[in-house]
Amino acid sequence: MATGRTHRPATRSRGIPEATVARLPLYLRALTALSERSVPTVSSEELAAAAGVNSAKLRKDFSYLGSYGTRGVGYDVEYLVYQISRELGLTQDWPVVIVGIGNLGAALANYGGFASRGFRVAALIDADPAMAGKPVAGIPVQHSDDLEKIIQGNGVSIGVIATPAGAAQAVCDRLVAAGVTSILNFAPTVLSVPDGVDVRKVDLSIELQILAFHEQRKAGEEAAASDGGVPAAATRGESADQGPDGDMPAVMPA
Amino acid sequence: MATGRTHRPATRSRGIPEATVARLPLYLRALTALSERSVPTVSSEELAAAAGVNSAKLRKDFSYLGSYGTRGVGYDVEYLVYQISRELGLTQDWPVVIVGIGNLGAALANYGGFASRGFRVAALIDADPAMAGKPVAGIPVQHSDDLEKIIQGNGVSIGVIATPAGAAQAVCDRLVAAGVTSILNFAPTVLSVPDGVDVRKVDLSIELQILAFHEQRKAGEEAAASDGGVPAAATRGESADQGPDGDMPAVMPA
DNA sequence: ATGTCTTTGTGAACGCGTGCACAAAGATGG
DNA sequence: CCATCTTTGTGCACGCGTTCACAAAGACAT
Repeated sequence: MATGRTHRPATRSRGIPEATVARLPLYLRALTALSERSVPTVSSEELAAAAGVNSAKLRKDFSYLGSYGTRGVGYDVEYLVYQISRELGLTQDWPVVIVGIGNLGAALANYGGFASRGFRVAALIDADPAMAGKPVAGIPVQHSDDLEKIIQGNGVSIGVIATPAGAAQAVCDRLVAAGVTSILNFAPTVLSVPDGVDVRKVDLSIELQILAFHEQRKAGEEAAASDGGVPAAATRGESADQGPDGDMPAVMPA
Repeated sequence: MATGRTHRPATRSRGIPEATVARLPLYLRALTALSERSVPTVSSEELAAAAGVNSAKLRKDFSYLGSYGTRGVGYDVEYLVYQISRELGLTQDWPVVIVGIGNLGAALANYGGFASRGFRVAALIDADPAMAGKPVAGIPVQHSDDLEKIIQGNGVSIGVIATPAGAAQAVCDRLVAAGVTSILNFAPTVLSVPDGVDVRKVDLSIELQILAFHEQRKAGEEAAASDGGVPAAATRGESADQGPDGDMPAVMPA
């Protein structure tokens, strides 16, 4: 900490805009990188550039947390890392279960980054009896019969669903009944949950389709600009008549 | 197609709000499910419920595409599937390359859903020479030396980055230089790209951190409601002093 | 101490997205 | 052909998020 700290403790955690919350992890990552390079302070301009956002937005975001900057100087990196971590709840550790240990589930389990920010893989759960006991990422897979026991025994409140779409809602219901109140869903389904339960969704298929939309638009505009009207770029079109929705375990839906 | 079609072809693809574009894949999935069950028509109310959105929002979304409904009846499922597919550019097939065949890259490659909506894995690329030639999901991994050749030879315009964070920007630069104009980034980094290139980001760590924030807020409110003020739920806190940012290949950043 | 220079914190304007509520359109039955 | 009933398409208002632009705060030099 380079300079004096007038900063107020700022317990006004309430009322932080959702959009701001979604950016805090971004700032935190950039700040962590600076911290590792032992950079003592950073200006909103620099940090915003590192996080890929507008500097005014960043300052406004931070203003919701409290007044943690020093005018004329910038923000104290270590102090800000601590404040954001605290705000995000990363100063405690969160036991997480992953349900559905297919390709994606295994990839998630193997992902070392879990441990690095207050998250800990408490258990891996799969419905396949053949998987039971088999270690993935050093953790033995447990059968889904024991799901409730596992959740409650470990005080798990965050669950990750990496099952096929068809199983997702049932798994979700069991997780919620067992006490899970936050779910990260990789299955291509809309989960319905009671009030008070948060669901976030990661859906590769949707992301790709959004990219395809813009890609098509680019191609169309390019074609319209150069010659006639019919899109011409990146074609290899066969119109892909796919079979029924494969109800896949992994990232991508339909 | 049950009833008469007054619908206009609606080539006004321009000016579809981004939020709407992001929901189109959701509608498409719900419609595909209906189509497989041979449901001929669906009302905005039903479809909205299936997609987990407000019916007014859905109708407004569709209104950007054109007038594809029939008052008093609803929407023709098959016709709408076609229109949305076309709007999203899914009537042509998009060759995609995946760069970085670690746990996640392999999971993505194995994901059958790729083929099911106009996307085709054209190549798998990894920097590790030991991986070269090794088949993953039936596709031989190619070395990143040949990246440019592969991109150009297959007319690839969409690239998926599943490399460690440290390699992501370099890979990105090469992809863009080779002609890729849409990137789906799984690496925990902010990619900088020239204008005209779209980047979408999937970041497990951020999703988890957002969940943790809300989880903490719930716990805090609960505690405040019952007794004193200090949060008490779901604790197992050890404050997780993690090592340096592991620069992991997979989904999760820091 | 005083002035200058940097950088924060925020008031205000703007634009996008959402949801209500209803008129218009069309189907359906008599 | 008319009345009724269902469901779409959308005008409108509201709220959230973003961005600009600037005054206030503080560091630093003299």
